[in-house]
Amino acid sequence: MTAISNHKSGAGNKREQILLAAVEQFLENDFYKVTITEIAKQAEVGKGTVYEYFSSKEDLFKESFSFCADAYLQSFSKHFVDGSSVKKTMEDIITTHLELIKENRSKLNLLFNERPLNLQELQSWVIKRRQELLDGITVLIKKGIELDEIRSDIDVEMAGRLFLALNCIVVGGMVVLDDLDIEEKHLAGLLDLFWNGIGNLETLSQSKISQ
Amino acid sequence: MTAISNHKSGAGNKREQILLAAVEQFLENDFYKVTITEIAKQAEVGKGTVYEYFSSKEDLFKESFSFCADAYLQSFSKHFVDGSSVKKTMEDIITTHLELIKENRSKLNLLFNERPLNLQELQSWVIKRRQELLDGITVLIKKGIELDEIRSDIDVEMAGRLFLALNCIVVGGMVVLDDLDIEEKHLAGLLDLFWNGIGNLETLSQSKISQ
Amino acid sequence: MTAISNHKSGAGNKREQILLAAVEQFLENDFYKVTITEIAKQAEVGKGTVYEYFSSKEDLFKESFSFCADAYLQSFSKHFVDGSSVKKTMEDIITTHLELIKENRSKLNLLFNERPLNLQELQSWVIKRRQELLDGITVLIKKGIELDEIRSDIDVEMAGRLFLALNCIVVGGMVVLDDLDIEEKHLAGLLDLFWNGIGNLETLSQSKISQ
Amino acid sequence: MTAISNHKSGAGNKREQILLAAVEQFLENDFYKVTITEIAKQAEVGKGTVYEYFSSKEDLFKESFSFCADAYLQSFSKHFVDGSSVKKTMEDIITTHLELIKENRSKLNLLFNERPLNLQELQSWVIKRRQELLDGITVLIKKGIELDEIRSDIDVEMAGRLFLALNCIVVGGMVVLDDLDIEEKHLAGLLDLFWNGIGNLETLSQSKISQ
DNA sequence: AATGAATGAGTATTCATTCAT
DNA sequence: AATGAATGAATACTCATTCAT
Repeated sequence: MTAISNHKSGAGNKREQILLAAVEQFLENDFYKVTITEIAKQAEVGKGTVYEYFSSKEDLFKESFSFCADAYLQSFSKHFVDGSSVKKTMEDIITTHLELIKENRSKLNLLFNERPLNLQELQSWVIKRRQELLDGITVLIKKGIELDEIRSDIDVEMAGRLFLALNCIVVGGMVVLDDLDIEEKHLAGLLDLFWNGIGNLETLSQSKISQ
Repeated sequence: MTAISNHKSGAGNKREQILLAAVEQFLENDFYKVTITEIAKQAEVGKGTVYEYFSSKEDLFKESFSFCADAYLQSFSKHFVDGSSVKKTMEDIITTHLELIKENRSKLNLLFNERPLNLQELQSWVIKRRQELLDGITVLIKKGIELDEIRSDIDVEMAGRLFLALNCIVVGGMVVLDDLDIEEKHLAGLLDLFWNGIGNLETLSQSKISQ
Repeated sequence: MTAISNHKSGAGNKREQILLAAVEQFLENDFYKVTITEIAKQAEVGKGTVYEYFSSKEDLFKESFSFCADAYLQSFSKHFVDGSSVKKTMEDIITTHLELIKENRSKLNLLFNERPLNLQELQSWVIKRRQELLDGITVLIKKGIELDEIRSDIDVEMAGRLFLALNCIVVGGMVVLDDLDIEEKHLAGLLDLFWNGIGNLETLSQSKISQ
Repeated sequence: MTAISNHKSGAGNKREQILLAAVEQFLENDFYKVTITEIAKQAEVGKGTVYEYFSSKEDLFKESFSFCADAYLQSFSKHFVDGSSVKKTMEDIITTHLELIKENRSKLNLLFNERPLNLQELQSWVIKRRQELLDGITVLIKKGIELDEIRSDIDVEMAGRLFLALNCIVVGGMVVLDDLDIEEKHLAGLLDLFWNGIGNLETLSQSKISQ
């Protein structure tokens, strides 16, 4: 490897170093608490170097978010492959969630819980990326309906959102509270609720009628 | 009204002006983006006046949060009264939610979506207040179980969280996305999902077995 | 006493209350640390009332300083009366100093150690008042010379200053350090030094020649 | 000088510019009156640059104080060298004082006259540094006693303080007043007083007896 | 005369970003 | 390409002073 290509791969390295450092920071603290100086220090590069690869702090945030979103969507998509049931797929997704969290403190937190900063354009950009997640879920649910696994009379949009909310609950127990150390048994319970609802089966028929 | 009481209510007015301005600001922007200067300007008082009534920005945030929490819990508690079914109560709660949102741009957003700031004490304070919400729901769910409206084999904690997540979805459609203009029909769909689950009744028995 | 005269004497009281509170505050903290709010609170009057009697914080400082200076000069002048020796007078002055300090935490600290604030006019005013102290001492020293108690070949101005410096040393041990708990034995030693000098008597003649 | 060393000295320059500006400011005004903005302006650097080199205003004050203290102690220590008499040494010290003052508006003022701010830690820090000065003097006086130049029955601590007070008097004539333009003849007079005391030789013996 | 609610000028400090080397 | 010294805009908070009552 020549000095130049070495240099280039070094450059590639730098970008990655910075991005990984940024991701780590944005996962711990919110946008305003994170400083470029700290990211540079952790990435072991100069402060100016950060701007060599990212045009602004906002840009760096976006890229960090994307990095997490891609990682998530990827692990998400692998559950689509075979002919397994939709319920199983959802179970897998949510389980993978929990595993991701436990493994590497979860890149997911950023995806779901960072309040869309209203830095103008940044906000809508975050929402757009999140919509991608929702779209993926919607496809899955529609497939479930086709396969008769899922009731055909549901509000697909809402079901998708509810599923994402499920994941939010898993991710650090946030949404409303914080830090719930979600255990496996809770996971199963949550999915059961999502799948079967909260209602008592015996009184179900009446309920449906009353609606 | 006498001059004195007039004076008093005038003083109360300033405090209220500031608080309402703060609530409005904190609903739009996150903690760091909100400035005392802007709050003062919107409240049409001097910057110093803000500190006459609130000891710090954090304090003002807390009070804003409490203001919303109280408003919410109040409208929430009124649904507990009579002997109506739990399902109906939940329906009412979620409907009230939507109404609150539509009426006054929702004080609720703050309650559910402000990411607990990592300002040490403030963070745990927010979480504590949120726990109050969850406790209220848990009580409701337990009552539902007693009345045989709700299945007795569910994870109560998770069910409570899921219900709050439901509300989050309603509140501005946030949680994951943003700004969904939730309509009434969506509401009914969401509650239906919560109550009856997503699963197809016909395949339900098998699912339960497979679990 | 009528209600009116009562009111008037009440007003006089107010002024005094404020002044005494101010003196106490200025003795503890320096000019910038002292707040009108605190003075008003301690004087048990409204904030606005302070401005009824004193035109500004500077003015209040001046009056506080004057109050202390007058008290000091008065206790100082009482030592001039009889035909006692100048040395005895100085001893008395310095002893009185110490007593004043011990009694009421000394109004003297303010007189000697408050760095003349360079609030323009205030500065020169403080210096002027201090000059009065020096003038008093100078008179005393000249009297000592007349009475042959004090050498006639000394620099009177400097001797006066040195004597005031002595008192500074006593006042809280300040000047250079802080908080020396000056005891009586130190006092005697200090005066001895002032009166007899540091030089060894045996070598004194040579020293004088070498000069 | 290479580009690099040039750069380094350039960097050093900024720090020095700021420090010198700070010293100048702190000599004129007390801690609270001095503003970072003004220091930056005078040093011809940006406000942020000040914080590049000094962590806080307090830190900058400390460094300014230390700068003066070091300069003083250095010029002070050079008088200790040879076997010259203690009296001569003291004469030199006080003369050097005066020269320092005349030369560069005296960094000494800060050392002796800045009232120890009651900023908690800063206060005790200033006192500690001042104690160093006193210790130096005490050593000198003890040496004088050994050499029989100084009376062995004096209060060494007080003598040290008195000598420092002497210097205070010289430094801008402060202690009590301000701005005395001390001339050389005054200097000699002051030292004479310190060495020989104020007392009349003829009445000295009686005085000693009466004590 | 007495009050204290209201005010805004003033200040230390942080941090994203730039640019000369 | 890589750096980090330099910068200044931005912000929470304090407090002397005013003025309507």
